[in-house]
Amino acid sequence: MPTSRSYGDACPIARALDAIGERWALLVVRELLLGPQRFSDLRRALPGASSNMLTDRLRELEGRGLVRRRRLPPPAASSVYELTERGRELEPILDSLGAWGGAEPRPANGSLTATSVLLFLRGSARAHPDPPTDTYRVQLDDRVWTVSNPRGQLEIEPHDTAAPEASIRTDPGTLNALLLDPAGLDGAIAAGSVQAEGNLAALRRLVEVAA
Amino acid sequence: MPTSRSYGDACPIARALDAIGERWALLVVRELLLGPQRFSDLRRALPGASSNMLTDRLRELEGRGLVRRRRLPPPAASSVYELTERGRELEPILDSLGAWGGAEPRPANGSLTATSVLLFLRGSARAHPDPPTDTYRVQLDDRVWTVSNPRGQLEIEPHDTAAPEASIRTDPGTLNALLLDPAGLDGAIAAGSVQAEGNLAALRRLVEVAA
DNA sequence: CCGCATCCGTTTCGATACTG
DNA sequence: CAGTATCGAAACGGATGCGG
Repeated sequence: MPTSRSYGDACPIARALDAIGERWALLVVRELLLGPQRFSDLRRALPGASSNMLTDRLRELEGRGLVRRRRLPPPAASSVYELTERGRELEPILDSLGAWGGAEPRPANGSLTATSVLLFLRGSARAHPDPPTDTYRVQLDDRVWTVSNPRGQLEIEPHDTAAPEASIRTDPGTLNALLLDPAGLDGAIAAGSVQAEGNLAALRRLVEVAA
Repeated sequence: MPTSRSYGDACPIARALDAIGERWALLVVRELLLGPQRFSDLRRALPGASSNMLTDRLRELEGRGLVRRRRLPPPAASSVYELTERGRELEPILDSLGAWGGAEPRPANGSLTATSVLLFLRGSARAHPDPPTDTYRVQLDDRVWTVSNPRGQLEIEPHDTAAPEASIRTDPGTLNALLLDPAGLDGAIAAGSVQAEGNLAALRRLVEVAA
């Protein structure tokens, strides 16, 4: 049974670390921030985590009420993991970690993960005075997200969409570079590192939100 | 050699966790937030951490530039550990962890640590429109701090002080209870769980900052 | 293929003992 | 006081297997 060690300290910081301080726990939460994911989605998103590690973390997060496992309706014989309301409250912790960690050195051979870049995109759009309102299909490597703006605030969800205003297909590193330098979009398309379809003007507005 | 495992992920969240995600690392940082501490101070503050664990963490935090080891001038043959500027930037992370962790269940047999209560006191005072301006001597169990207000902002430092306006001696749990219920001060003094000296009106202002 | 469970080598942790 | 040395226990990481 994956009972985690406790610091035995009633300090709220130590209590938080008791709950989410183990290896991989917060990265699992990071992945779930953009919406429910199946076990195999999480495995692809966190290739460094072994399957039993993922099982242990999900069980423990579930036991602590931060993650909920939901069986999908009959057609799909699968289930998804999603954050509970309490789990979503971890977002400020991830925000502060991300703000601090950006100044730490990048690990050797470390590539950006899709979720990380999308969280950056979402955060930038939410800080933008005039965020994009169109619906986009974003494919990074072999995973697909829908970027939309249903309530005046950018949402990114882990599923495909029909009839987006524009679509983009690339890899996380290239998208991250584009967000930092939106002027590179045409060049990246020409070079083939980005495939774009649909309304390119709308797509341009999307990749400019962080600038 | 305590080379920590890396997530191999260039995401800023993962990079932060590479640096301060191991067991005990953030609790060491928490202890140093109130000022430089000697090895033995840290051992007393973190009784659950073994000595070699503490050594490993301090070495690693030092190697990452978050903690600095400083030899004390000749009279004392000792040295202290203190946060670097970069290490102090971890404070928002600890704040968000503390804010979230307060709603987590307290571990069985877990008592509050002195630093945790003092951080709560300091945070409350800094959010207070009219914080105390006197200098206090606060003793919790066998450690002593100076609470002062040199620049319009409450400071808590891990050393003794001469001629404080008021002094209080108790344990972390009792002080925490007092901060949540300042009206209990007189009763606690009468019951002997708190020893107070000096200007009691000033002391009352101090324990009322969180109310 | 999905969602694990089991096995096993390696790393890290934790407790105690010991040294300059 | 400020750490090292040692050693068993626990956690991690990778591989494989197995029932849907």
